Amino acid sequence: MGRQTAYVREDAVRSARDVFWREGYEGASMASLQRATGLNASSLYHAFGSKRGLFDAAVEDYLERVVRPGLGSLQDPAVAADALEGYFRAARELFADPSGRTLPDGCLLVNTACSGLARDDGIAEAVRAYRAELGAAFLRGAAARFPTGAADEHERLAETCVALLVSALVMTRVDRGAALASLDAALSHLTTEDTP
Amino acid sequence: MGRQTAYVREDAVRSARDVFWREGYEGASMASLQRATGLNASSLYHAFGSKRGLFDAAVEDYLERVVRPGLGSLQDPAVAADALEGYFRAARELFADPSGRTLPDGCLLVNTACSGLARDDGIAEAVRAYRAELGAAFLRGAAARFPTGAADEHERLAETCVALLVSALVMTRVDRGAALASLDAALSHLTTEDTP
DNA sequence: AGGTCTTTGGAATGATCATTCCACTATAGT
DNA sequence: ACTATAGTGGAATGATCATTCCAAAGACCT
Repeated sequence: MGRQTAYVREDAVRSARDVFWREGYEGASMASLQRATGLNASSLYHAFGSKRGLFDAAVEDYLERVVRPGLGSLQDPAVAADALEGYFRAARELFADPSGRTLPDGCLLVNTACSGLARDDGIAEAVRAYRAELGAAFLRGAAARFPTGAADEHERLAETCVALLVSALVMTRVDRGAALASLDAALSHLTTEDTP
Repeated sequence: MGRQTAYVREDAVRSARDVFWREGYEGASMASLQRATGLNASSLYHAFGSKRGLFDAAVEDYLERVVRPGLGSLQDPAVAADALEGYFRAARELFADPSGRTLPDGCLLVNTACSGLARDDGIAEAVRAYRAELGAAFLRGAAARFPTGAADEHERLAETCVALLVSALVMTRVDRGAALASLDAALSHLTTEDTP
C-alpha cells in the first residue's frame, strides 16, 4: 500500500554519516545532508523525523560498520596473543595513508563528545557505551598478550591503549605526526616484554 | 586621546574564554558572548575585530592562565622526581571535585581540535603547539622520575601521559568515572617501579 | 480502473546567526 | 571651552538555519 521509497535507507544513512563525521553535528547543515544523500528535506524528515534522528541513525551505522568491524578478532571470546598489536598496526597503516578517506576527521563519537551535543543524555550514553566496548575489547587483548600478568596490569594496559587511541583520533585532525606517535607508543607497550 | 574603555580588556577576554570553553566556538553565539562579557556588539567588534579575533584572545588567555600555571614546576629547568605525579594528583582532585567550575567542559583546545575549526591553519597550529608544550613538560617530568631509564622510555612515558590526559579531558564531558580512571592509569604508570 | 496510502518536490516560515552602521557620549590635549 | 579622537548603544542587515506544509506523484489492493 502506498508509494515506495526511491532510495535505499542504508545508503542514505551512510552518506549522512560521512557528512556528520567530516563536519560534526552542528557543522552539518540540512542542505549539505540533502546534497550528500540525494534526498530532499521532505524525504529526510519523513524517514528520520529530524536532523537529530538522522544523526542517531548515523551513529548506529558508525558503530556497526566502522567501529565493530575494526575491533574484529578482539570481539571473539578466544583472543589471539597478538590481536591487540594487530589492531594498532592496522590503525597505524590507516592513519599513515594519506588517501585514508575519513580518518583525517578522527572519530565521529570522540568529536561528538567534544561538541555541544555532549550535554545531551542520549549522546553521552552512546559515547560511554562506545568507550566501554573499546575498553572491554582491549582488556581481552591485554590479557591475551600478557597471560601471566595480574588483572590490574591488564586493566592499566587496556586503559592506556584506549587513551592512546583516543589521543590519536583527536590529534589526527591537526597533526598526523602526533597521531602516529601516539599509536607507536601503544605498539611499544604491546611489543616490549615488561612483565616482571 | 578619546574616550576610555568602560571595562577591563582582560576581564572581558576571560569571560568570553569561559563561554567558548563551555559551548565551543560554533556553539558560542555573539549574543551569549555579549551577555557574559557585559559588552555589546559594537565594543566587542571594536576591540577584537571579529568573533574569531575574540576567540584567538581567549585561546591565548587559556594557555597563559590555565595551561601554564597548571604545568607549574614541570616548566622549570630542574624538575623534581615527583613533579609529574604531582601534576596528575592535582588534576585528579580537580576532575573529582563536583564544584569544579569549567572542568566538566574538558579542554578548550582539545574541544576545538575536534570541531570544524580544526581545519583552520592557525587553530591547528595552536593545538600542535599546545600538545608540544605538554609533551615537553611531561618528558622532563618522566626523565626526572626515572633518572636511570633510557631516553625512548621517557618518550614513551611522556607520550602515554599526554594521551591519558587528553583522554580524560575528552571523557570528562560525558563520564567523570572514565576520566578519573584515565588519570588513575597515569598515576599508576608513575608510581609503579618498573624500570628494568 | 478507482481508491487509499506513502513518498516526494519545492516553496514558505520564523528563528537565529555574525556583522555593520550611525548617532551619541565621553575623554585628552590644546 | 573647543576639537579631535575613541568607545558605546541599539537598531538594521542579509545570510543561513532547521523545520513545516501542501499539492502532486506513484504503487498496491480490491
